[in-house]
Amino acid sequence: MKENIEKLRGRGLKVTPQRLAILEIFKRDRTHPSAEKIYKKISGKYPGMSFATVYNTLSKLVETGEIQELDIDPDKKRFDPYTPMHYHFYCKRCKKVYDIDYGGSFAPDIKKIRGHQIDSIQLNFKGVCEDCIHQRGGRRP
Amino acid sequence: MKENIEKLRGRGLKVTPQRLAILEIFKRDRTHPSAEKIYKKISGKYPGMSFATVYNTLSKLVETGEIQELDIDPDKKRFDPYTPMHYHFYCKRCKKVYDIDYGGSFAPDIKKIRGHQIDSIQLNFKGVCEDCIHQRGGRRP
DNA sequence: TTGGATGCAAAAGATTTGCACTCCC
DNA sequence: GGGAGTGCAAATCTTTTGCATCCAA
Repeated sequence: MKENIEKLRGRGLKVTPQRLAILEIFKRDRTHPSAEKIYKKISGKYPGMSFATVYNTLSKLVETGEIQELDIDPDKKRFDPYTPMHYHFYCKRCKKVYDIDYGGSFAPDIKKIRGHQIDSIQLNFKGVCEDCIHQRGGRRP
Repeated sequence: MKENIEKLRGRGLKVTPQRLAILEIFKRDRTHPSAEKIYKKISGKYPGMSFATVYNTLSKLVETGEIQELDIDPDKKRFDPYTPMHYHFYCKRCKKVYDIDYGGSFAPDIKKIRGHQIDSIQLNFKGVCEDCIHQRGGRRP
């Protein structure tokens, strides 16, 4: 709790119960949830949370670098609160996003390419995840 | 022309004027166009092309591997007919997508990670492109 | 001939916006 | 007190779908 308050203050954002609830979700949820999933999780326990606030807060958190927006799910935006360098695997069948730890196999510290200023890098793998391959119930999103 | 006909036949797809028009666009357009941009370009010269057909054809071309769907523009899907291994840079300001040639700096030939079957890999860089940095009219999408 | 393609318009999703109200600092 | 944040609903934008018609093989 205190931790989340500090995160917001540190980013220059006002502390509100809605924002704390969203950060709390991220602390437990490593599934790279979409805005809708976050909204549903919260509105279950915390009535009086609107879509607008979820989107609003998420974009503030992305802007300030507290979380990252992933471009990996072709259907919707996914969000990741885990900021150390790592990659992602997206299962086309169950739509789960897995973290892939950074193995140091390429140079992610590039700051410029051909005159373009680089702010972020995403390495995305797509395919079928182990659970889905073995049909262990990983098939449903 | 003949080239495009062969591409479709080779993929087991029926040859229609609409599909040829779309392939023709890709032959000239290296801007990684979205479905809407393709639709607009064609409906200018070729009235009687519907959105449905554009989406339909694009998904067939993606399914068969003739083109690639990029997850790099947070707003919409972009398509790339250039299939050799390469990466992409997305300018947050002008929304252009640039090809970045593959320099062999990491191993893109992985077929499996932790039991997950890998079908495709995308390495995406995001930031501000050279034109936008120097405000050479690259700012408008 | 015949199943795949197309066109149209409506529908479905995801995300954004306008605006009045609220409450954090 | 003031401005950022919130809630609600409507709007926007992208993509999908249903279905009748059409046409390439």
